[in-house]
Amino acid sequence: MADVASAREAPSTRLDSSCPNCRFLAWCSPAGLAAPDAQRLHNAVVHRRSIARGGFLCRAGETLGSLYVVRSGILKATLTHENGGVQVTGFLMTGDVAGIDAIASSVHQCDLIALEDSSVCGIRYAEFMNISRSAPELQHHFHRLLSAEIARTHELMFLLGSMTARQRVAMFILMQSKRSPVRGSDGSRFTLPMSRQDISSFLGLKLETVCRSITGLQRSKVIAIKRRDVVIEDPAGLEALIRLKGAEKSAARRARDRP
Amino acid sequence: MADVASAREAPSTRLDSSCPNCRFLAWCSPAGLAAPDAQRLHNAVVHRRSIARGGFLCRAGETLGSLYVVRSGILKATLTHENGGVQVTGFLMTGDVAGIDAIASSVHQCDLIALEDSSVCGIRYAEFMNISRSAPELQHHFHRLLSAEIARTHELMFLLGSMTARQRVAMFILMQSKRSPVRGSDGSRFTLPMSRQDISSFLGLKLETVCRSITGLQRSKVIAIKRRDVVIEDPAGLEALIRLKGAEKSAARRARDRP
DNA sequence: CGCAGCGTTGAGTAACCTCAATTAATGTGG
DNA sequence: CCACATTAATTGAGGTTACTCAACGCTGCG
Repeated sequence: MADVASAREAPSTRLDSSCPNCRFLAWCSPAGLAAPDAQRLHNAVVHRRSIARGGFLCRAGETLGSLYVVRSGILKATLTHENGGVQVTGFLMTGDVAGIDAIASSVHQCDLIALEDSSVCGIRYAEFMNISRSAPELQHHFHRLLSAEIARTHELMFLLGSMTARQRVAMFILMQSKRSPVRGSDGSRFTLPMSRQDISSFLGLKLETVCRSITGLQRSKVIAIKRRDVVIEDPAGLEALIRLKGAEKSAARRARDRP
Repeated sequence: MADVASAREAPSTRLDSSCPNCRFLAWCSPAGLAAPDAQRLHNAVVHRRSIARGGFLCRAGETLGSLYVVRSGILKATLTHENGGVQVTGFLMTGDVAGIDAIASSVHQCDLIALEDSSVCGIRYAEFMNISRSAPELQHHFHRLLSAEIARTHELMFLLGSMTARQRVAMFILMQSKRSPVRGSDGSRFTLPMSRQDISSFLGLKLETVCRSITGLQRSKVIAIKRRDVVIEDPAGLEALIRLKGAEKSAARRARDRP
């Protein structure tokens, strides 16, 4: 297939085509995985797909066949509800695994949409289960993966439940700065790959509120943003903002307003 | 997690030891689990604990030893953050499993606090892993459990991110009515085991806002609450409220205010 | 150039929060 | 058992945040 050929040339570092050596797939070949299992794992990779910007990796309602590992690019996961409301539940970047929320019902819950040209590996869930049975390390690794996603969503629940708009945006920028590929001398400079609309949906805010929060953060001199290019100018200040509680925040504002 | 409670079918094999026949532990002895594995599973249950109201089942920071299954009573899971903020991330009822967010880091993330006198089974995670390796059904069941929790938190993210206070409370009451033990002729009458404070924390609101939302729902004749005793008087109306989008809600309100 | 999409800014409003007071339930010691 | 203190729940008034609706600027593209 064509996408197999493209997979051979994809990674930037020198790699042969096999899964077990793939840097991006370290999650599914943890240290200690025996060679035969590694080979079986490699064989369970049933497709390597490229998704053009705006394209769907999968749609909610499809039956779960494979889990997907992002090799390059970025995707958003969106959840659509009975009333038609849509929310972005996460952004998937290199090394992230998509589709794990589908295991419970065997049906994908989320649409997965590429925000830029992306490529993924698909791994058949059923085969993966068989392999992990004889590879305890792999099994545990998978459990940790699922558990980490739970912990992550708990963090997000806190964010959505008890942070102001500005704090949410500050948190988001900090999260992205830690996950984004470094672009420049230090990690403080990076590019947001998603629109304001996507950010607002993810943070449970309106588009305009995200904008206003961003300009607020700029006026506070903790970041500088032009369109989607971000520079974190005061990392400590940014984190301080996030940790501030509501009461402290009001106090700070009052102190500022009355010099 | 909801499907755990509904997965209460009796195991196929009948053993005299208590675990495999335990109604509340159907999640860990799914149909098809071979007798020897069921026995090993039974042996992996290392403790059965009773927790008095207000007591801790475990505290955040403890290393993960066991997963816990609630046998009776109800507990809340709370997450404490760097800035000292605390949020209720869930309420655990009969059949629910606690501690699964600890697998990623091997450290419990949540405090688990009994809201009423409760009892749980603890199952050693390490042993559970060994057993599930030879019992594919059990393994898959566990994955479904983890995945269901992810799907549940995604739902909650939507709730926190895009519902009004009144909708959140309506949603919460509906959730509880589905999960609560029936108390009376139909499922429309039940008791909330948690305080308004806990509800507000869970829903990302303030205590007073929860109260006002509740009285609002009473005035709309969809429910009747006295303290913690709830009657759902108009289930369809309640669900309709939840599905209503912001714009529709405003329109409905305007129509109501201008007769 | 003119259009289209994304991002930003402004004015007014609705939703929710804060502070404060009141009432209802629960517990406690005499 | 009752008076008292304590906690939980409710209600009210006023302030703050974030939303709605709307206009405008920037960037890229045919």
